[in-house]
Formats: sequence, C-alpha cells, structure tokens
Amino acid sequence: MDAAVRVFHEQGVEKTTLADIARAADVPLGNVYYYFKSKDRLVEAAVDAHRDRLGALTGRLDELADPASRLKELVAGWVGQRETAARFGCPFGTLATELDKRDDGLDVAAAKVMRALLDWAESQFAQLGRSDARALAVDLVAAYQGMSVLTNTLRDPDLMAAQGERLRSWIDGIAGR
Amino acid sequence: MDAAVRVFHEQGVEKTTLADIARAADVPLGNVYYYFKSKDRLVEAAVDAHRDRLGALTGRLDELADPASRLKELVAGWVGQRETAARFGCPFGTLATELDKRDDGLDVAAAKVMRALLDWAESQFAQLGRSDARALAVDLVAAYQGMSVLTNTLRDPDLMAAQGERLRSWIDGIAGR
DNA sequence: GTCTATATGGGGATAGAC
DNA sequence: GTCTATCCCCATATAGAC
Repeated sequence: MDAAVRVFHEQGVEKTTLADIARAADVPLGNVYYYFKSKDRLVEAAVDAHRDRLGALTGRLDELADPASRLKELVAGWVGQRETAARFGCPFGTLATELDKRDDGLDVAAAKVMRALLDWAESQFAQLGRSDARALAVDLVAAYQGMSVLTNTLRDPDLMAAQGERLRSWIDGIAGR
Repeated sequence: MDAAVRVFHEQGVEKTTLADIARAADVPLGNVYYYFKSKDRLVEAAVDAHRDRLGALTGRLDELADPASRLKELVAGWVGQRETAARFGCPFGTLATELDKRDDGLDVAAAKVMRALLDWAESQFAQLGRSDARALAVDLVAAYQGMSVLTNTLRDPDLMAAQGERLRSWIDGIAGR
C-alpha cells in the first residue's frame, strides 16, 4: 500500500502500471492480484490510506492546546512537504483531481476525505468563536490546494513557503481578533 | 483542436484515446495522424490552444476601463464556468496537473501559460498602485485553482459561486484602499 | 487530403506450478 | 501465500488504397 500510494502520487494513477507498483514494493506482479482483485480496488485502497493518514494527522494535531496552533501546525506540515509538492503536487489533491475524470465511483470516496479535512478545519475555526467557520475552512483548504497547483506547475517550492507564511499570519489575525 | 481540448478536459489526457478525439471531431482516426504526428504533439497543441484562449480573454478584458473591473470580470468568467468546473475542474489547471506527472517536457509549456496569467494579473494589481502586485496575483490565481479543485472534488458549483463573491469583495477592498 | 485496415507493443488480468 | 508464464484486449501508430 505504501508503495502504491507513493507511486500513484509520483506518476498519477493512469500512468502507473501494476508492474510499477510491484517493482516499487519489491514483489512479483502476480502477488498484487492476490491482495487486490483489480487496479480499481488498489486505487480504492489508496484513497482509504489517505483517509487514514488524514485521521492520524488530525489526531496528532488535536493534542495541541489551542485551535490556532493546530491550524498553524497543519500549514507548517504542508510547507514542510513543499519540495515534494513542487515535483508532484498535493498527494491527495492530484489524486482527487484524477479520480474526477474516471468512470468508477471513487470520486465519491475522495470527496469524503476532502470533507473530513474541511470538517476538522471548520471545527477549529468554530472553537475560535467564528460563526463563519465553514467558509474559513473552505478558504484554508482551497488556499492549500491552489498553492499546491501553482507550486507544482511552476516547480517552485518557495511559492508554497511564501503562501504558507501568508496563511500563518491570516490564522493569527483570526485568532487574535 | 476544439474537440481535443474539450475531450482532454473532460476525460483527462491519459484516459483519452485518439479514437475518442476523432469521434468527437467526427473525423476518421487516420486523419488525426495526418495533422499531428503523435499524441504528444496533439497534447502540445492543446496547451498552445489554452495559451491562445488566455491571450484572447485578457485582450478582451484589457478593453475595460479600470484594472479592478478587469480583475472582477476575470473572476466572473470563472464563476460563469462553475458547472463545468464542478464536473471536470479547471480546464487548464487539471491539464497542467496531469502534465506534471508525465515524462515529456510539456510541463514547461504549461508553466509558461500559468505565468502568463500571473503576469497579467500582476500588471492589474500594479496599476492599482500595489507594490506587492506579484504576491496578490499569486493569491488570486491560487484561490481560483484551489476553489476549482474543491468545487470539482465536492461536485458543488455553489462553492465556486461563494468563493467568487469573496474574491470580488477582496478586489474591491484592494481597489478602494 | 481522406479514409480503412492492420501491425505492434504494452498493460490488466489469469492460470497454475511451487 | 509466492511467483512465473502467458492470455488478451486495446491504444498508438502506420500502410496504403482512393
């Protein structure tokens, strides 16, 4: 699964062959089909893996004292991944974008993961006393997805660092109000 | 070319076969190869088409009196395409994202188009007297790409309408300062 | 320049030995 | 449960008639 998630991120789902994943995981091709009966099922499992990773991340962030710190730590994590983002884009955003062009129903699963992130962010803004918490959550996640696309297209990690700094002070402005 | 740009947008480059495009353009498959010697060349031509469309759009916007109107009209155009964006994402952003996962050098051509949009927006903010025009241009384009990803993933055109409204007042705030 | 028929390669999927 | 060999479809690309 780790190999699949990584290779899907780096090459995209469509360009990735099951042989690519088998090689990355250092197992023979036939074995892949023992655990996943088709490529679609493997992609579905990759989406689930993203859901689990997100759950683990927000779980860790929830241990921080205040909502503003949690949000800023989330942003810091994104900025920390800027080199990867410059090469391959957001690991989940590019996957969701790709799934939206497919016939299978996996775009629905991707939407659930995106909503889980929005829900978590909304909860943080609500704890900061904002009645427009959902809109702020959309702003935050959209800002991340947008800077990921630009960082990736322009191959410029500094762009994500600059935008991350902007988000940091934006969160401070909301929290200090 | 029109058929190719449309089908690439709707299905993605990787999922699209040249037979798909030939059918959409109502020409036999063989003819495609008379005008484009490979699929790569066709994709390259599609990127060029996006460059030309962007040039035509900014050319029209440039005829408006003030920079703020031009920027708001740009946003209005995006919002006007929100149903398409909900189904297939940003026509250019999803293409650029896909090209970033390919081996060919077309990601460079995509970056040029993205930079052309950033340059145009930067020029508008500069005309509004902002010394941080480039950063504002990045904010604007990133906001658009981000709301496109969310609108697409969540299949919700209203999200783009709401974000468009936010951008409109953001531009007003900058222009009225 | 238009169109049909087809060659070629590669990727998803399976059979079956071990 | 692991691994090799292979089937089969289909997409890119070409040949060549018209």
